[in-house]
Parts: sequence; C-alpha cells; structure tokens
Amino acid sequence: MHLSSVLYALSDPVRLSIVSELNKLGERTCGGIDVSVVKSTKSHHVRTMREAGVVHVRVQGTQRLLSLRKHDLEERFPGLLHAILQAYEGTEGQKVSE
Amino acid sequence: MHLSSVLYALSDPVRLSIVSELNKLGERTCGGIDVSVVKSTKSHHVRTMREAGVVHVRVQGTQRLLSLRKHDLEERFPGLLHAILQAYEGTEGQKVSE
DNA sequence: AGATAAGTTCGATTGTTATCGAACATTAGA
DNA sequence: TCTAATGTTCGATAACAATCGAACTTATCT
Repeated sequence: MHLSSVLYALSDPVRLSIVSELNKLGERTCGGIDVSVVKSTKSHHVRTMREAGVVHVRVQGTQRLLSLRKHDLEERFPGLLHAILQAYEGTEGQKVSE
Repeated sequence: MHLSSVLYALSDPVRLSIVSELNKLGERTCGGIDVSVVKSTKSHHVRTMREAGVVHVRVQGTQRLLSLRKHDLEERFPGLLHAILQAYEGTEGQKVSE
C-alpha cells in the first residue's frame, strides 16, 4: 500500500465520487453506485482503487459489494482519508454529472 | 484550486519528494532541490505543482525560489497537506534515488 | 561583450490511462 | 434449461504524462 498509489487512485473525479458515496452510504454494490460512465469503465475504476488498497470488494452472488477500507487507510496513513473526504464534501461535493 | 488536481500533483514520487524537501527546509531554489531527474524534467514537475496550486514560485535573478503553499492549502483543504506529509515522512521518506 | 549559470521550452519517445462497446463469465430465477 | 442480471475482460482509440537531450532565454559576473 503506497502513498502515491493511494493519492493517484483518489485523484480522479469519478473515483473520488465513488469513494464519497461509499463513505456516506456504506457498503454498496457496483451497480448501486451512480456515476456517469458505462459499467466497463466503472469496473476499471473499481479495479484501480482495489489495487491501490482504497476499497475492498466482497463477492455475493452475481454482485460485488464495495466498501471503503477506512480502518486500514487510517492505520497506515492517519488522517489522510478524513482530510480528503472533508475536502471533497466541503468544496466539490457536486455530483459528477455527465 | 481543485482537490483532484492537488491529489494528482502529489501522487508522483518525484513531486512528493520535492514537497517533502520544501516542507523540511523551507524555500529553496529549483537547483537546490535534489532529485534524480534532469533539470527539464524537474522543471516539468515544478510546473505541474505550480499549476495545481501546491507551490509558489518567486523569481530572483536567474533563479526560481520554490515554496510550499502551506497556508493556502490548509485554508482550502484543512489537514490534507499535513496528513500527506506525515504519511510520506513516516512511511516512504526514503530518497527517490535513481 | 563574452562567458557562465539557472531555468524554460521544444521535439521525440515511450508508456500509461480513461473511455467506450462488444463479447464473455457467472450466478440467480422462471 | 433458457433468460436475465451483474460484472469482468478485451480491443480500440484518443489523450495525457514522464522522461530525456538540445536549443533557447535571461540575468549575473568578469
């Protein structure tokens, strides 16, 4: 789990919006997350975040349940996720619409 | 000054190391910063950070003095820079050596 | 004026990424 | 066993980024 990979994973507006949604609503299926890209693209973003260690994916039937790895992130990079979410929700919390 | 641009600017190991050096040693000339890339590449990284709002560049004669925009960053994204520097210095503070 | 020093800009290369649609895999339900 | 739902993977494309060396600019020094 590298700092630069985590920052990179969080530096994309689509991914930031996914992370924010996971933070606010908790575990969610891939399809339950509303972003303005087709599913293959969404899948790509999820993979990026999973590989960076930002989200955890749990398989259940045909769906994948995503969750934010808050605890792991906090342990490794204290305060980082909180600061980013705070910044996102405070200043750019508008939807990534189209 | 956008969150994703700032995160992107800080997601590169070379740039992270520059930021960390500026944080520890204060204002520095471009040439005074020790990273393992040629000066044109360094110039590129500095531009990226300047455009993202992470550093300020002050011209003095033939040199450019770089400084971290701590105050502005703190105002806009409270706690963010601190968390990142903490994470960097704590866990990946080794030099970007070649 | 000429030389040196400090950066920037340019051109090229190489690699990476975001995006889409189409095809595929897997599981659940009728 | 079909069919539908949920994702993943693949191929293609277009844009972007990191890197280098060479040429350029600007300012200082002799």
